Amino acid sequence: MSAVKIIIADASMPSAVGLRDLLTTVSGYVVEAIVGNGKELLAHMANRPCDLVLMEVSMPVMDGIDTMRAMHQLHPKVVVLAVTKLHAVEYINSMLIEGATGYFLKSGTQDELLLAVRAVLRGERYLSPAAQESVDKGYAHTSKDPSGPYVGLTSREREIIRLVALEYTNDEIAAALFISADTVKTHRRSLMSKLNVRSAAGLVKYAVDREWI
Amino acid sequence: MSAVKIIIADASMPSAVGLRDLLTTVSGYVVEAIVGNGKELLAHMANRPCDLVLMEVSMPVMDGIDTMRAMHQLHPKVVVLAVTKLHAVEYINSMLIEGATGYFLKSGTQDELLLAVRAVLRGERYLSPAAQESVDKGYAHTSKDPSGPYVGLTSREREIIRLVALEYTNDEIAAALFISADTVKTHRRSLMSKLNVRSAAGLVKYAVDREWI
DNA sequence: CTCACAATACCCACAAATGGTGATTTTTCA
DNA sequence: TGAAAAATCACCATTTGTGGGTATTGTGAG
Repeated sequence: MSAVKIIIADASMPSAVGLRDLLTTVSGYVVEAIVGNGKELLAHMANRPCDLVLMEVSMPVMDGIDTMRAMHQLHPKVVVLAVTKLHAVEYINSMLIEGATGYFLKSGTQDELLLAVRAVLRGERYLSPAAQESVDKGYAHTSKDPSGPYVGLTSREREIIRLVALEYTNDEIAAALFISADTVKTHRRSLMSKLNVRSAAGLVKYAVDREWI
Repeated sequence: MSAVKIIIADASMPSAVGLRDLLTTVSGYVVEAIVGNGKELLAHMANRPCDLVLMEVSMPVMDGIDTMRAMHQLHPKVVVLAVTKLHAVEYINSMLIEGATGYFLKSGTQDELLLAVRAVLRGERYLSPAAQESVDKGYAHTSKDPSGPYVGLTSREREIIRLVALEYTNDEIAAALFISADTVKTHRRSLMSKLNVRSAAGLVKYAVDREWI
């Protein structure tokens, strides 16, 4: 049987190199390419198919969540293992709902990574222990259903949350986008509601994690 | 002449592995250990000396900036190359002021990393192109003097900024720390002044980058 | 034994964000 | 084309944060 073709999507060079080296110590795996963001990944996959993608959630230009959603449409059969430092429930849920098979935390060991890779290649769901814990806790405390539909943000909401994270006031955002300050407030309210946060601090963290700033 | 002894301080396993593998392809370098945070680094160095440390700025428990300051006291001769994704001026300046010799951005190439390592081992300052740009811009726009003294935060201020990032209101922070809400406001003001930010959003980003949340 | 600084607290005024409700227009897509 | 979703705006009231100044106490470094 032929080797498993793998693509690594991670903007951090040392991290991508590390993942590649770990995989190439195992026979049967071939790392076909390393890409720096979701756009590059989709461009590469357009003509060169692969079996598995190790995908960092936090990437510039096009992050893991958006990429996952696009992948699910374009390449439904490609297995994806999320490999990231982000441990909050919302990202785990988002990735799984969008179609990732596993979620590996970069704080884990080398052996764990290989376990995770083997599991997802068998089609099994894999979650790092800390990720699993995070999901359980999140479920109990916030009553967010991990199997529920992913609540996406609209493009306007993304513009707004980005400017909030850049320390703009509502008036400044309104001026920048040529809309009323009241409209900005409305957007902020639906953002806070969708992301289930209490204040701007929550919005800022979300935007930072997604590399929208 | 003997091999250069290197320690890698990075909580991200793939990243640490990647750095180790890149260095071990070059003869004359020996990676003595990989540690996950500043505390572990100092503990390791207490009895086992080394020549060079590759240090991620963003680490749990004890981050790169605090670690750098301690290193400067305890092991003044050990050369440190910061290796991180953080590209904002404040972190570059902080690390350099605290004694780092170089600052390498993880978006750089493998060749650049080796260049950086060779440069700092010669005792030369190295800055990734994007980091240099960030310093120049920061200097021009904010009139922050990169050669000025590093303004540290007090322990109380660190508690406060952490709770701000955790979406606590001033009243909640006051209740949690058993102090007056007015005192919290005073602390926030000096925080914003020291970190040169306009709103809570700036505080949140700082706390997140330093892994204080 | 000072002197600087950290931590505490209060005053006032104003700016900004949050929360609720309702509504209109435009866009998108089935 | 018709319903749903997105984007827009306007009120309201209330809470929260920002910005200025001032002052006291304790503590640690020189």
